[in-house]
Amino acid sequence: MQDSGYTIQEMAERCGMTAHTLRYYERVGLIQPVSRARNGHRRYSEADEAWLHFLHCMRATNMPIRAMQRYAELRELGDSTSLERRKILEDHRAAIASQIQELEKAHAMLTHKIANYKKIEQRTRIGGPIADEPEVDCSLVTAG
Amino acid sequence: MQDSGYTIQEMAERCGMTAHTLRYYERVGLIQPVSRARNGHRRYSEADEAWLHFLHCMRATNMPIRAMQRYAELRELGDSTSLERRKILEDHRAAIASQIQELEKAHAMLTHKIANYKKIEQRTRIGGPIADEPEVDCSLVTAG
DNA sequence: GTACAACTTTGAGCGTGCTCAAAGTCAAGC
DNA sequence: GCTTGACTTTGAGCACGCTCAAAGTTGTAC
Repeated sequence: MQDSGYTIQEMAERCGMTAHTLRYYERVGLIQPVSRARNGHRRYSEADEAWLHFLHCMRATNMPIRAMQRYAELRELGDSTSLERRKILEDHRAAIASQIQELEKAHAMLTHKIANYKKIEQRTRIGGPIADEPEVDCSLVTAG
Repeated sequence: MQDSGYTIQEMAERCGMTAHTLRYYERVGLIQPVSRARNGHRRYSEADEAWLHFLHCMRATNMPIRAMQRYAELRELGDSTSLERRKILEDHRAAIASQIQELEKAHAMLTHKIANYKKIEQRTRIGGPIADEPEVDCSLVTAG
């Protein structure tokens, strides 16, 4: 057979998704109907792979399926939709930036809190607090 | 009345959650049964607030409810659980770090892709590609 | 005393994003 | 010819984290 291209399993592995998810994405229009081998099995092209990688990257950063659907739709409509597509990407980039901010705040807080736990464990091992070391006590850090 | 403390609505606003969520968290054991006014309404303390803020922060960074439940449980058990609690926090901090990584990768990719869109839009306005400017073409960037 | 608002409870329902079950087709190997 | 295994389809089911509906109580304002 010619029937060239990746099988659904191969593509699933390459993109870090399951075959289930690939079929689901096709079903909801995130990817155009994939070409078929003569036996009816899907065969994915390199172009499909690039697009699926992109989708995966967007999902991994919490873009809703809805937004991805809209983007995919515009992409099918061609060059005239470029501005709207760019806006979607810019919005998502902004969303990512604010996620990063939130995560970094939490990361810093946890670092403090973990240090505080270590201090407590130290104290417990030695027996009782050390006079000259002030308690770490910034709200969240000591909330549990 | 004495019945001092924050009402559920007040606490919801302070913590950026809904009253629904506060009741839900209590129901699933993320917070110990909250004290009540004489009319049976919940009254939240400052300590509750600190703890709820902490929970909110963990949720906002995608800690599963399960993990939060485990942490809350250990917290109730007292100092002897300090090591396990710290481990939970360290694991979550690691999870946060890897989320940040993923997000930053996507952010950079989007920045490239957006720049590419701008270039295309430019070209479209002027009419045709400019000879001396190489196409940006790094897989994901041009995948749609 | 009656309207109204803010709470209470229990249990059900929902949106998202998969994930799987069932039944069937097809091609290769023994 | 029959088994095996990878695929196919459709529609249902699931895990998570809320979110809401219904029915009831309480306290304040008029």
